[in-house]
Amino acid sequence: MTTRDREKLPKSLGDDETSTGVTLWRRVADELERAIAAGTFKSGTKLPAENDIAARFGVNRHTVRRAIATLTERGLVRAERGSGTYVEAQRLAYPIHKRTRFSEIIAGTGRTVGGRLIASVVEAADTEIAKRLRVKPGTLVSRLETVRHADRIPISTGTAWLPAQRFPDAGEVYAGVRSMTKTLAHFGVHQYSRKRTQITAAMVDATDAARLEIIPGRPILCLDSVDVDADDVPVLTSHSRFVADRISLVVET
Amino acid sequence: MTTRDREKLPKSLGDDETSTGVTLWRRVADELERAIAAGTFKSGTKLPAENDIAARFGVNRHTVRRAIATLTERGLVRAERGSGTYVEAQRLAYPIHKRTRFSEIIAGTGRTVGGRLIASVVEAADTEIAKRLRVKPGTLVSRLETVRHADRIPISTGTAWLPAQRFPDAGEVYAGVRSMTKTLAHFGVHQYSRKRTQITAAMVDATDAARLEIIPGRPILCLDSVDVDADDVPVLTSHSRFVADRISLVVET
DNA sequence: TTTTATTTGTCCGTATGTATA
DNA sequence: GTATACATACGGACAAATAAA
Repeated sequence: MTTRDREKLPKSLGDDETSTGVTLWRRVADELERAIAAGTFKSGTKLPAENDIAARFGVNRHTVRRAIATLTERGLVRAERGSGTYVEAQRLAYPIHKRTRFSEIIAGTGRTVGGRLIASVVEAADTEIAKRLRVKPGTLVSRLETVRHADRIPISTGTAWLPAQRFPDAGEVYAGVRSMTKTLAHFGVHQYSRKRTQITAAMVDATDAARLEIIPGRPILCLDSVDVDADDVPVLTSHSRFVADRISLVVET
Repeated sequence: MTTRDREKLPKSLGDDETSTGVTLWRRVADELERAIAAGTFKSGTKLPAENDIAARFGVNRHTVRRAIATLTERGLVRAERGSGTYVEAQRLAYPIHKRTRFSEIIAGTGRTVGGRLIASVVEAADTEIAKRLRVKPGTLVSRLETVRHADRIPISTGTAWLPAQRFPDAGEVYAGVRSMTKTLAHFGVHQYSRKRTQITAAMVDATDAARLEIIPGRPILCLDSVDVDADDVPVLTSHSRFVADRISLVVET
């Protein structure tokens, strides 16, 4: 650790006044967290070595390890044996409410939204999709396979189904506008809202791992949703898989 | 497969009238799904062997495999090589709303609720917990480590924090009543509601895997929540880890 | 403990209909 | 119209894992 690196960390562990009764390792953890939150250690970069942090704070290396363990638990950092401890990218907060719109959420954080249509087909609805869209099984639906990015980083891949009769060539339209909101607007649906979201977690399969640019076996968040128009008629149902490491869903109630 | 087993499956794959344009494997998948939904094949039991299903429907074994693949994808069944294809237990629907109560949700499905206190300590709140409970960092809080069951099957393990001053000996109380709702009621809080829930997914660690009786590496759903009393004062915050295979979170909006 | 039968998983190939270039 | 690619469906063979004898 260079002198310059050490300078990045605060000079003390908070005076006794404000930290009474707080264990040493927790104070170290708080300082490290504050440094990460303040951008002193940016995401993707390495923390100083445990020994160096220990020396900086005048504590034992084990105290630092205990502190880092809590940060690891909370997903703030990721330790790699023999390499170092890396600051994880902050998880994107993804609110779930009536007006859940991917593009708006990403754009709202100042990130660049990206979307790509992988494939689109018109097929007969199976029982599950038919039930969600409140149509007869076998009714023709457009199925759209997409990947969505924030700042060029894949956030989710998903499958969306729309009734083909009401939304003919939905795939072609989406390919052009690259947004579900705009696709629906193209067909005159300017108002739609989230009816229901079902959330499960699973391990990513090979196909999704490739699309999301993550290694197979990582956890994903699966969101099954139904959106309805102003008359409460289902217009869209989807099965999206989010990279668990990159987002956190937030439900305000 | 006995004759009796074969009798369980429907005699035909649906007449051409209703199945026009639907591929064969999808019709097989729909029939199997219907049989599972109807309780013909109960959760935990084996499906007939692929060859037997094929014979029953008069299709090739590969067609049956294609059908089963979609059921596997959707988590309805789980294939074990050399053994058979098992019907998965239906995921417990866990609704997230203002009045989210574990015991009520489980009891509402006719299951037996179980809870166990693993440990409880009084400690100083770190910055994160202090922020959630809207108290000063270092304020004493009770931390409760619990495991909760439905029909003796572990559903979630979690850590809950309550302000120690307002809820003295919360651990002892919880150990007796085995319910967070009853613990709060014991201190006069008869009305509380969910303010915010943050959902992430991760892989289970060794400690939680043991508590939840699952193999390490399986995905878990992490819920970080804050509950407030009638005056909007935080009374409880928790970090729960749910077995992803056993539940699905449902958000109605 | 060893053997045998059962069952899923993976490969080979063939044929057919459909959409695309 | 022709060629190509793709999904569907069928048939067979064997490997690998499991369960029962």
